[in-house]
Amino acid sequence: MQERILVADDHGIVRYGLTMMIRKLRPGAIVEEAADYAKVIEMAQKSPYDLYILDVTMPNGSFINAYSLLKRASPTCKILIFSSLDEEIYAMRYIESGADGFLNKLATEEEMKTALEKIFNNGKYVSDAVKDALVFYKSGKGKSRPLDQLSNREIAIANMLVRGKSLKEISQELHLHVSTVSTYKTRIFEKLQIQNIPDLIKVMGISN
Amino acid sequence: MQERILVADDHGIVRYGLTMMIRKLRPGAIVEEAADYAKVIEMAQKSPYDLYILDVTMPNGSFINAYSLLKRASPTCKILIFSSLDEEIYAMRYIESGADGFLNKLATEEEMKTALEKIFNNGKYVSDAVKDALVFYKSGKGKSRPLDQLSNREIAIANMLVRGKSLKEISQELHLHVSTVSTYKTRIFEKLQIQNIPDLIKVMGISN
DNA sequence: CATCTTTGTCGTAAATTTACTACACAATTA
DNA sequence: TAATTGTGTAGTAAATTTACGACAAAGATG
Repeated sequence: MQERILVADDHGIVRYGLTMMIRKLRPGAIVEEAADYAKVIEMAQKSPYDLYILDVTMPNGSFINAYSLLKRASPTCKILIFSSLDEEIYAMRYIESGADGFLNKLATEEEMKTALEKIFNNGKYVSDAVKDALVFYKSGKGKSRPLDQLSNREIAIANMLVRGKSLKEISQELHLHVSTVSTYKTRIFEKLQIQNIPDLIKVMGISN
Repeated sequence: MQERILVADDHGIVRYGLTMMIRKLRPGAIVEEAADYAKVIEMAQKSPYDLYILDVTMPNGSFINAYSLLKRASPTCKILIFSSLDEEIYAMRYIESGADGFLNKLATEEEMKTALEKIFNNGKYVSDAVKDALVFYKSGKGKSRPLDQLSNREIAIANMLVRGKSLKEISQELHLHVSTVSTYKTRIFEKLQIQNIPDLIKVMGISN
């Protein structure tokens, strides 16, 4: 029985390159492509794959949502997340959510090879860069990844700040004193070790 | 004499896919790779290429800067910009700055083929999506794309603002009065019809 | 359980940013 | 060419944001 692999990314060239690379690395495997989550789910349900290589930031769906559906369609399937650099901070979060590996887009063919071997051997793969980032954060303050350091209230406020709300607006929406909100902002900046809103946007990403 | 093509992008897989694709589309061409601007310049100066396919958002340099150096190294060389979706708004600016084509990363092999033909035929290539965006903006207010509305000074300040600089810092770096910088900020916001820094980041994109 | 830390909250004073207004020059246009 | 619009620059007063210091309640820790 041949290996079945699905490559998903919204950028045509990335799919193209990935497909080429996988065909070379796993001769004989059936490699197919999808450009968004909806398509991935659809194809998986028609007939499941052994490995999904997914870009997390694809349209029409989310990893969390796709994950359970994929595992339901085939409990033994493997999932390798293929991300861009800036998402590395979330690597462990994805692994904890069930992904079997995390590779960033700067990765070489070598790394891909290692990742695939590890994964098909039932192991989990994360690149050294990600491990380093992890160690770095662990060695820092208390907790690991940036956002985990914030309390719920702080996250709520960080979100509003990233959306461009002023202290005043936030204080009104939350029925707090402006100075209270200011204190939150200060603490958020302290914890994340940043000094302005653009920095905050970088660490939190803009969702909307 | 063989065609010499340099593919530059910081993402390994993108380079990989691009290289594969180009080899297929231009059999016999020499295709080489670079991962940042510095490398592009270095390679170009060692021995120039006929075509550069560049990701604009690469580290260690900028398109504007690279452009003149590349053209100096070889006045007849062609430059195709290969961008991610969000940068499409700037497509025409790049073309005006001397690029010969603009293709986004969702492009198919077909489009790449068309683009290459057009460019090697001394034409300029922009995808339909970009043209549409152009028409859209032209039909709107007065001028076309958002940033065109700003004067040079305003652009300079907008750039500093998206990098998180405060009015005070900007005023110091530029030897202006804080109030002057404030006025610029107000005008920028007015012209772009936005009300806060996150909005500005959205319309300008984060380059660094 | 006693203590240390984190979290949610505010006040006040100081610093920064905004809102307007203003004005000289250039460039554009009627 | 006169009139209008765009650009670079400030001043002042009002509004907002920051810095700091406080403090109680909740959690964590030895």
